[in-house]
Amino acid sequence: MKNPIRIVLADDHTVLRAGLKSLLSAESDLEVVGEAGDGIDCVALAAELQPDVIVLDINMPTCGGLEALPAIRERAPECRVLVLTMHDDPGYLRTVLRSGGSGFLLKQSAADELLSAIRSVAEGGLYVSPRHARVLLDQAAADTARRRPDDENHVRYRSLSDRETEIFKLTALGHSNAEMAEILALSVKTVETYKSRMMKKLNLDGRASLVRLALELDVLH
Amino acid sequence: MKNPIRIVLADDHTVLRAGLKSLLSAESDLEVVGEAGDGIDCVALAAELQPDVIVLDINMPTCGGLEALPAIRERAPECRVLVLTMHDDPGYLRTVLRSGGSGFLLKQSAADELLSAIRSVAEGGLYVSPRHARVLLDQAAADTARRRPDDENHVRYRSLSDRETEIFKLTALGHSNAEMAEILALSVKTVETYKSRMMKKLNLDGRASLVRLALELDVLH
DNA sequence: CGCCGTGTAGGGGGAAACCCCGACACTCCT
DNA sequence: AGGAGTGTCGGGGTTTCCCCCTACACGGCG
Repeated sequence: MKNPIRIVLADDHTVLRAGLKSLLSAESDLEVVGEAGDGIDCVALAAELQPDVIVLDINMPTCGGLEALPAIRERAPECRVLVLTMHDDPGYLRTVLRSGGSGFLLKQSAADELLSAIRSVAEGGLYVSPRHARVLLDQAAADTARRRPDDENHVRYRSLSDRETEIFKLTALGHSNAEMAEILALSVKTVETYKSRMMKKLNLDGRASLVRLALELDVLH
Repeated sequence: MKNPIRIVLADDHTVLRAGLKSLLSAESDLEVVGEAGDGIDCVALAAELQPDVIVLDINMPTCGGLEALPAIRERAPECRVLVLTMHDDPGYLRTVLRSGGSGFLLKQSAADELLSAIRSVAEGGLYVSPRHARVLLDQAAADTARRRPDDENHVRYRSLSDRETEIFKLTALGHSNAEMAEILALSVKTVETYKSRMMKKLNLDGRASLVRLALELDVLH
């Protein structure tokens, strides 16, 4: 093939890099053009070689993949980054995608999957590890499920009067009674009345449970 | 290959199906096991054949892909759906992913990309068309860019000590000093100390600004 | 018409938060 | 050896919150 996919491997385990390199080199359309042992080296290599794809480990000493990602995106914008990790923490996935990563793969994945993922991201696609894909899909499903209005708390929340709702939101945002009175041009005492009526209706006990409910109902912002 | 990827094609254009079928059949690991001309037929076929992957067109008469998707997900939960479309409306992408689709590809895409996408989703991954991936990435980039001005706050936040960080989060969640003291097994006075040190470091004035910062930094949950 | 929910406001008292101090131990750095 | 940062606690005073109760006007509803 005239234009192989040029790849940089970044992982602190030399043996692992060697293994990957031999695996990838066996494919005629893939070429490993550089290796890095930590995030710093990886950023430098990316800037110098401008590879098509970087296979990036998250757990590396001195500078991990998550720290290196933004720098890579800045210095090699055309380069797609496929993040490799041992841990299936869904939080990582979110961080990676928000930081401009193009793919997310577990180290437990099959070799075929790695090849498939590399080719996908090289073509510009997004690739997400099966397990995490399922997480995303479940999350999307949960999202729509969470929207169902038959939730007890949600019903109670919607039964609040206009003023009570405003006080609910403002309280959740941490405003003091005095601030709310100022904002709504009311007496502090009036604010207190709304608040206590509202707390009673929602069967809440203290600011903490109020904030938790607000986050649950996603009424902030 | 003993276990080829079993595929159902759903598109109302017979010639297009024929073309795809010959394209896919040329690959030794792919096998087209059924074809459908509209969404209804496709759902029935999916339920009967339980294929590995369905290549699903959005624009079909009587019942389009978007309508068929939920039914397919219900009757063939193990089946991954790769949605094919002529239009690059980003809204479609969102709908597809929320409905449980595993991939999104434009008809303008190269044949190689289709093969790559089919293999990716068959392995359980998510695949997104380059153009749309770029949209997503740009969006993520814009997200991070938008957060640049608040970077000072982020730096300050990370300069907090462990305990101060805990107090920050708990306070943002609405916990009272007494509750925090209880949770962390500390004296209320100690909690007060952390809180006041923390507030001074972050240059905050009152709970409201604290909560706003917490939401901005997205450190809750 | 009277009841109920709502918007508005207040009094009073105890509890909690907040503010400005000081204190001491322990670690790390210079 | 000394200072900076942190983890831990306390006193004392001012402000705010929280709770219970009262009050009145207005609109809808049976």
